[in-house]
Amino acid sequence: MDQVEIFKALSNKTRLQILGWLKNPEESFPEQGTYGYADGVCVGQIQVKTGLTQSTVSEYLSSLQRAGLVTSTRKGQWTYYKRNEEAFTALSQIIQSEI
Amino acid sequence: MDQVEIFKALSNKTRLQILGWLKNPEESFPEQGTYGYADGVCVGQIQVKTGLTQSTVSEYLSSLQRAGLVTSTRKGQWTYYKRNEEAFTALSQIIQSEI
DNA sequence: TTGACATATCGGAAAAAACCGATATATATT
DNA sequence: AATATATATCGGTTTTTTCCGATATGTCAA
Repeated sequence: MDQVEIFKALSNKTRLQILGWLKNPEESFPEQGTYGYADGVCVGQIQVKTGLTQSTVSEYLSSLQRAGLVTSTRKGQWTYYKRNEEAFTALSQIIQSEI
Repeated sequence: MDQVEIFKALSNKTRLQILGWLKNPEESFPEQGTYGYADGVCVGQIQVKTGLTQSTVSEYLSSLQRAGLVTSTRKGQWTYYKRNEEAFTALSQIIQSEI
């Protein structure tokens, strides 16, 4: 668990927004509808909501994943990303005890 | 409280080390001795311990202060920096509830 | 008031991050 | 096999960060 990498991933407004949206995918991405949210939300829907390009958002999601803050699941041609809540709990505790 | 600014301040190994040292100034900076640690630790001692230049460390401490993670007190020709524990408590809670 | 010391600020070179468009890859459909 | 769609990766430009040396400022002591 590389703390610097985690904080770098969190040092960007758009990436913080994405994490916020993934807290309530039903609210933030109602268009996903039928498939459900068990695996999170697919890249394309996140991309539209950010207003940034597909490549940028794909890289942002990778960086969040490298930091351990989200996990990804490939299903067919889609990749779904969802929050890794344990990572946030752990980070919260690290800030209280270690840093 | 600008979250991006806080995380940027935490996105650097040296700045994280400084914050760690300031958790236990008596242990980390025994050379300060006589003056005590009520106001924290002065820039020069932190600078020596980092191995970086005076200007770099001064800027690092400013950025930690802008983020609200430390406070500074001028005493004579010295500036003492100490942790702002409330900020860490607040950040820990923000990570659990907001982010 | 001069000199010594501590810290802050300024200007800049090198490295990293923030994006983008183009292209590659993987899967699904026909 | 060919086409369409979703995502990842690559190469590049611009902006930001990382650090430095030089200089300015602020305080103390002689």
